[in-house]
Amino acid sequence: MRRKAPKGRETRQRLVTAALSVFHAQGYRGTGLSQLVDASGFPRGSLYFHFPGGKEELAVAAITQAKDEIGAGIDMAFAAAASPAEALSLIADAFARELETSNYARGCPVTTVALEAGEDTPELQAACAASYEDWLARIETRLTAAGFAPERATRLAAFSFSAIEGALILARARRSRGPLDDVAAELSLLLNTEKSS
Amino acid sequence: MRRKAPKGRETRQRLVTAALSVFHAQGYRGTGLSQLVDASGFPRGSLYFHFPGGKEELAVAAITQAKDEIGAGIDMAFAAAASPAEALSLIADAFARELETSNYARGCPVTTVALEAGEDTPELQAACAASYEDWLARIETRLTAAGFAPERATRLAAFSFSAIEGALILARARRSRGPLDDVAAELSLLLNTEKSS
DNA sequence: GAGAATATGTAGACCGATCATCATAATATT
DNA sequence: AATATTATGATGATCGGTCTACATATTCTC
Repeated sequence: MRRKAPKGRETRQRLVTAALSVFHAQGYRGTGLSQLVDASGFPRGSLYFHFPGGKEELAVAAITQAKDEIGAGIDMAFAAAASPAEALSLIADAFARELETSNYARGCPVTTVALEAGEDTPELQAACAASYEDWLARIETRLTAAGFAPERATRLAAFSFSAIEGALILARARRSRGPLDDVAAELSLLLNTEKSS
Repeated sequence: MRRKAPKGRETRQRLVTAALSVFHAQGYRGTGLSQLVDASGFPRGSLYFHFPGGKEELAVAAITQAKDEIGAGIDMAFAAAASPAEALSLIADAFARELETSNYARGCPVTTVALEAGEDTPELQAACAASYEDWLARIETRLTAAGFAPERATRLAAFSFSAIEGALILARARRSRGPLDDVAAELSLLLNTEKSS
């Protein structure tokens, strides 16, 4: 039995996954350490063994995981869609579904935390910023591949992403996926007309 | 001396103004009661006299004030601008300026609080939603007045506002007003071409 | 494979901060 | 003078994140 996989890795992973889930729904400051360890099933001290930096370090790991998961989702959307416009609609739809199934509690996991991260949590702030950059870079790459000029792709990526993120906030407040659908429709209109010109 | 103005009103008002300022920069959960009373200059008990509901009731009052202030700003922007596109640019610019002068700490005061408001603070959630509705209604009215069809105005208002809110988040994370300027430019392009068609 | 060294898991005590409450005092109003 | 309004800050119960001390498991060295 050459168990090459250290048991600690799995513990750490569960800690991160559970933390992401709770942070996603309740935010950073809204979540206590007790909730984090309860959600993971591990005792209090295990958290400080794997994350000596405490709550913030755990949050950074959770945000990084969210970055990877959503980043993969973006790639999948563009791979599955016939056009950039359709891909953005798929992305908006994915967010809308999570919003609905969570009774409008779960918006963008990164944004929820990003707005709470101030000067007292610089690493958390950096992790959130890194997520946005990662996602924007992915969208930009795909837009370029679809034929948009480089500078145009950069701006369109930021514009599209901003619109979806803003719609996510509005949709949560309104308890309706409407804003997300509307934004997806508008973006489709914009991208398709521009491409054909 | 028929002092008809009760002294309590002023105290209450100062409490609200100070609270809005602190909530704007630090969020709801990130702000302690001590900071709120320190910022107002009044002692602890005064807060609970004027706001028996405690922190949440004070936050509701603060968000409502933010709604009125920004709502007035929206009206002013549309009144001062020659076109809806220009008005939206003015609004985005106002947000961008506050972001810059606060070292990227102050985004949209309502959004900062809205994402932290969960099921445990339903009245705060409602106050935030009411703010968004108020702003959207103002934008929609102006778009209709500018010649857009009613249904079109509703969707364009939500789309424009979503884009600006999303850009605000991105701008804060990036510590750059770039996203806001880009969104304003894209929206101008969109609104102007559509109107002339 | 035996024993040492390290890695990981577990439990709880700590101090500080939090929000909310209260009894009391000061001031306005009638 | 009598009553209602407003101001005040000490107080308590609770919960927050961090840390230390100990138990167990895993890996390394010989």
